[in-house]
Amino acid sequence: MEDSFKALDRIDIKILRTLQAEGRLTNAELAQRVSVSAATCHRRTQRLFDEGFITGVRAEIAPAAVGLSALVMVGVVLDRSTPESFGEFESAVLALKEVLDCNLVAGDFDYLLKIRVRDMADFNKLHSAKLISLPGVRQTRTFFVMKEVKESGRLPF
Amino acid sequence: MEDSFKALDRIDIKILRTLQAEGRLTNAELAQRVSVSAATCHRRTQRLFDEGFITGVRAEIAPAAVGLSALVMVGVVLDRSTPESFGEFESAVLALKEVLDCNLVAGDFDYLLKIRVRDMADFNKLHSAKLISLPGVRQTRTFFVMKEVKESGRLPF
DNA sequence: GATGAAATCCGAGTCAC
DNA sequence: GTGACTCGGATTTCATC
Repeated sequence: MEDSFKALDRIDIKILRTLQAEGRLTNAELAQRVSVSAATCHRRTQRLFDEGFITGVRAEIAPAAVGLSALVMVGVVLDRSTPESFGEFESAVLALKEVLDCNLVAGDFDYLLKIRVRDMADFNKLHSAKLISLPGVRQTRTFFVMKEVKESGRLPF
Repeated sequence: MEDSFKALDRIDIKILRTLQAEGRLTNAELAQRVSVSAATCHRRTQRLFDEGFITGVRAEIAPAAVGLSALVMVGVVLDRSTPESFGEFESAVLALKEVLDCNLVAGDFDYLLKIRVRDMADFNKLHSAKLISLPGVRQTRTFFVMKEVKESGRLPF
């Protein structure tokens, strides 16, 4: 999946921006906002979904409401830098539901993880029981989040 | 706002989980999935929005589709650790649309930023023109993301 | 090849119970 | 909490450019 996307015109962009902000808008309302007929808006939106420009629509849940008040970022360094080593680690991480994001990075770490748990005690359990025993992990560095300053969930376009 | 949320029963949780996965479901469909009548489902869902359990619903856009293929994580260290210093930095960061997330952390950095731009050239421009001149910044450390292994957008509950 | 108007069908939202 | 009712939106069809 590259920039192998067909060009989007001004109306498509407007639809994307609007649905990114309010994903549950009715088609009728959306059509008004972007100044096209409901039929056209419906067809356009359908296409944006079908062709993968919109990958999903999700409700954002207040973390504290479901007992996940703690956010932790973790830097991970692996033992070896072989494709097999990376592959094993990634597979194992995908199975950990507490890990929201996992990115392979260039820099002082091999991976950066974003993790949500109930509290610090919960994180310590996760860390000692799961994280440090993930395949190939040499070292981890933990960054407890003390304040979530910004979490936009929106792409800047 | 803490865990000062009223208790959610099994049906509320089901609604949250379902809408987190498919935010654009019709109320009728949602009602079937959680096995209640449409009227009940409607009232429940309304309440989950009104009381802040659901903070929003957003369409997820494929980054490459809107020319934002590069993801970069940046660790930031400030000059001084005073409340004023933190405050100024945070205000300035909130105004940068390229910064998707910003978290105050405990550890080797003061802040961790998540940034989306078109490409590395774009990041270098942003870095030299904006990031290093944010108020109070002593040092930054850049982690280019080479592979997005996981980006769930969903809370593990 | 895309559009908008109209036509049909189904869900949203509200009621009484 | 459910069932029913009314209104408006979703979705398709079709003529048009």
